[in-house]
Amino acid sequence: MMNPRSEERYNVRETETRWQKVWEERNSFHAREDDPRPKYYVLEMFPYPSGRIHMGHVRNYTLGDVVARYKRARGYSVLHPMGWDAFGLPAENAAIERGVHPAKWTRENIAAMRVQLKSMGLSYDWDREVATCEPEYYRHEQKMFLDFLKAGLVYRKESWVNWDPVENTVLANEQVIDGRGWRSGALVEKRLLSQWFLKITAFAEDLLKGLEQLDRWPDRVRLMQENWIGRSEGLRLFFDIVDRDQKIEVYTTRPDTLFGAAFCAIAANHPLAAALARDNAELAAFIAECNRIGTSEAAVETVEKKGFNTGLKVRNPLVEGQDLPVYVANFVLMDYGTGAIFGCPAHDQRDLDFARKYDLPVKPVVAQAGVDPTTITIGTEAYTEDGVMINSGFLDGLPVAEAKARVIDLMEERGVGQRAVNYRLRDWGVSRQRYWGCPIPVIHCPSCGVVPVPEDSLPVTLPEDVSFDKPGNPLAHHPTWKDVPCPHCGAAARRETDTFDTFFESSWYFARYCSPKETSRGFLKSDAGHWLAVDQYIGGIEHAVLHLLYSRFFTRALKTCGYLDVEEPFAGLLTQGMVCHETYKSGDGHWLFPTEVDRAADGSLIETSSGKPAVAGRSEKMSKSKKNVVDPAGIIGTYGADTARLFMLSDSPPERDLDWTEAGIDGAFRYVNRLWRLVVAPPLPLPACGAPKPDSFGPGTQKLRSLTHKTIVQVAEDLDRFHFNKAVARIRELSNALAEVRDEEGAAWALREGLEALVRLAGPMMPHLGEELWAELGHQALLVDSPWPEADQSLLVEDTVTMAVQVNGKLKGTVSLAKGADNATAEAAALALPAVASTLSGKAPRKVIVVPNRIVNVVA
RNA sequence: GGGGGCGUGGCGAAAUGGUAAACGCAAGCGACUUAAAAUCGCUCGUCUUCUGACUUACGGGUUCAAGUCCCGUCGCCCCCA
Repeated sequence: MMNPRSEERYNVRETETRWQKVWEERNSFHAREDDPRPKYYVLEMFPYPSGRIHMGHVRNYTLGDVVARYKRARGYSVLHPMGWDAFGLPAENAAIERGVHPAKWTRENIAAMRVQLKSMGLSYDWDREVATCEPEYYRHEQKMFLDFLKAGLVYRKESWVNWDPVENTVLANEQVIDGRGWRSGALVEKRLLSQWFLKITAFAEDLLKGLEQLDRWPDRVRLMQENWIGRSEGLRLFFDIVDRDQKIEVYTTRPDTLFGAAFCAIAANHPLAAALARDNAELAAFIAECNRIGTSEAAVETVEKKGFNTGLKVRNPLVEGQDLPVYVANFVLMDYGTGAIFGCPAHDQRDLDFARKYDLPVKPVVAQAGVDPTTITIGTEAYTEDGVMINSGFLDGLPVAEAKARVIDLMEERGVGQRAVNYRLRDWGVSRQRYWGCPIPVIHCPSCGVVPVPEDSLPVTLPEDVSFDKPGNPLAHHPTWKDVPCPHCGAAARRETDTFDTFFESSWYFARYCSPKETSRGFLKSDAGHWLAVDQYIGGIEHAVLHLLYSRFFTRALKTCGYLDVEEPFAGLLTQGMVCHETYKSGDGHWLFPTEVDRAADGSLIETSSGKPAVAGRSEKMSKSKKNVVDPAGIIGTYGADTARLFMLSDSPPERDLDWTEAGIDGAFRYVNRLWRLVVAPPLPLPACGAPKPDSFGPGTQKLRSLTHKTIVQVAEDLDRFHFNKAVARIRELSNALAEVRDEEGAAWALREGLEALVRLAGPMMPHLGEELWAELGHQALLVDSPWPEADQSLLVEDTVTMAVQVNGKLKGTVSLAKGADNATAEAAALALPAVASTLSGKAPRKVIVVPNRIVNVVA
């Protein structure tokens, strides 16, 4: 019999907007602090308001939304907020290029993106929306900064920066490409500038230790942070300068190699180098040359290693009578350790390269155990492995680790050195010579120095009337903004014109969401106490170090200042992979959008506009420059949000890269429609909603019910572990089985039972379709207000099991046995298999291994 | 250069040391249709004498049993340089 509705089509657009309206009207996703249920805070990294969402956002927010809706169904009081990381350079670029004010540009972008996000049907509590560029937000971080200042967590320091002489601004390391400004193309210089720093190094040890507790973070992110912090143990020691009453302090992690030392090297910015350069023009020129290299470690590392012999000598504190030459070297960094090193060429590649270049002695002092020291020669490769000491007097024969300890002890005894822990981590420079950022709330007074802006004068707001027609910082150009009286003495003073690094705003926004409307402070301690830590944070791996480390630091700093009681902001972290797409190029080599390419009848690619052949390149991260982008708005418009969401979840695990394909989205769309038809036009007429359960079921129906209940359990397990692709597979399996239902005793009831479970399991992934079908099944309550289905435990247990039978580990067949059958029964059944008997060819098995309910392995 | 990860059908992928390839995509055949789309059914790792044999980058090892653990080689990716 033909179901009368089987010819109908699912109206995606109408359905999705209708349910979005219902959720909004009912305020379905409003989070409340007085909700007695256990809290669950799920957060996706907030976007920069570029104006349009991209597929990376779609993936990120889909993952978060599934978690939020699933946890809601599991009975949690869920906080799921969204906002805007709204300060940053693109707004200023827009101002320069198009003459639109950054504030206007940003606010318009936010409005446009909010509409796009809402079309995805995301379960956000929009009442908690924040935009970091608004004074209502950034005023609080000005207060935090002043509190950090009081707590001694902020200081001002002259620091070397990458300076773009055309743009008149500081560049971040990643904005320096091949030694040139990324936008101006000008050669970048190093400049000494007064900058504000946050003392993240004060928490270096704690940030490192804290990683151990973050057991719901990916290992690789923890490892990356560990490497970034870069803790090392070593020795700080003094080298006396010959014929001068001066010493050089050196930090080393290899005190064991002192007997092999060949030289000392100091950084170009070392005070001693500067002093020597005063009456040495050649050295001054060399230092200037060093300063032209960028400030990043990578830049320093790739440059050719060069040194300048100062003519000074230092005494080796361990080797009586040995003097070492002192170089100024371009590879020694002033802000790592003490800005001075000693070089042992035999056991450090960089030192070896340097020694070969300047013809310095190379003496091996470590060798593999058991190797005759006299046979060792060092060529062009340093020996950096572990070993035992040689050519090192009293250290000879000791393993490296022991030698290190002995030397450190000795230096401490003699008072010329001490054991020291060093970190690669640098303090966080937060000053930016930019307009579109949070003003740093201090005033520079000629007589009082740096004076904090009094708290009752906060916020320091950005002036609206600025011009972007000349290079440099518009705040510094502004005719009047910076002129203020000193809060102390009343004399004419000047505002700080630098603004904060935009990582400042994103370091505490997760706390702001807890009290988004609070005006007296950034957030209430009680609200933060209720919601924090974030139970599940979801975002891109590209933030593995900076944003996540800054937030961890900021949380500790806020705790120090009494703002909150947690140390770790994010208890769980999921880092999603990139969304990739094939790339296309035209015959003459320029990139083509996927929409500009067609497939010809023979399957080859052609450029739609010209009909000329095009070539496909490998799949890469979607990027505007390679044009391999697909606009989510178009996809949602044609296929609907549920289809886009399903595709994001179904093919790849979340942490892996996902390939966007036309076929993939088509497949997801087909399933959305299939599921709709399965409920709207079911294969059997359904009993009424809430109809009583029949007393007995036919055998096929028993199996179907069993599958339904197993799927409930499995999908929950999969979602708990973020195995969304597996959850989708289970759901599809169940719908396949339900579509094949046979009419027999209790079948129609079991079909309804299965469909109701199916709709509820699919709800977090395809929420609009879920609501529609839930209503279609006759339910009055919304699906978002309905609990996760409960599995009937009695239907989960199997009474028979299929056991694999192997001979010598090779599969020969299977046997079906009662669950829990004893080993002797299983063995007998296995040996009775013809395939087993023939493989044994009459001989008795040497051994039989039985794993109950799983496998029998016969060893022949 | 250092650290980490990965390598399974034509493709995306599943698989607490215990029946490799679940689920899907693509492809092929068929049904329905005037036709196409949609939909539905069947086939779908390789070889094969149709009974099996082989198969998780490559080479070794541990184990009754290895995609999974260990060692080496090759290739790709990421992070730090």
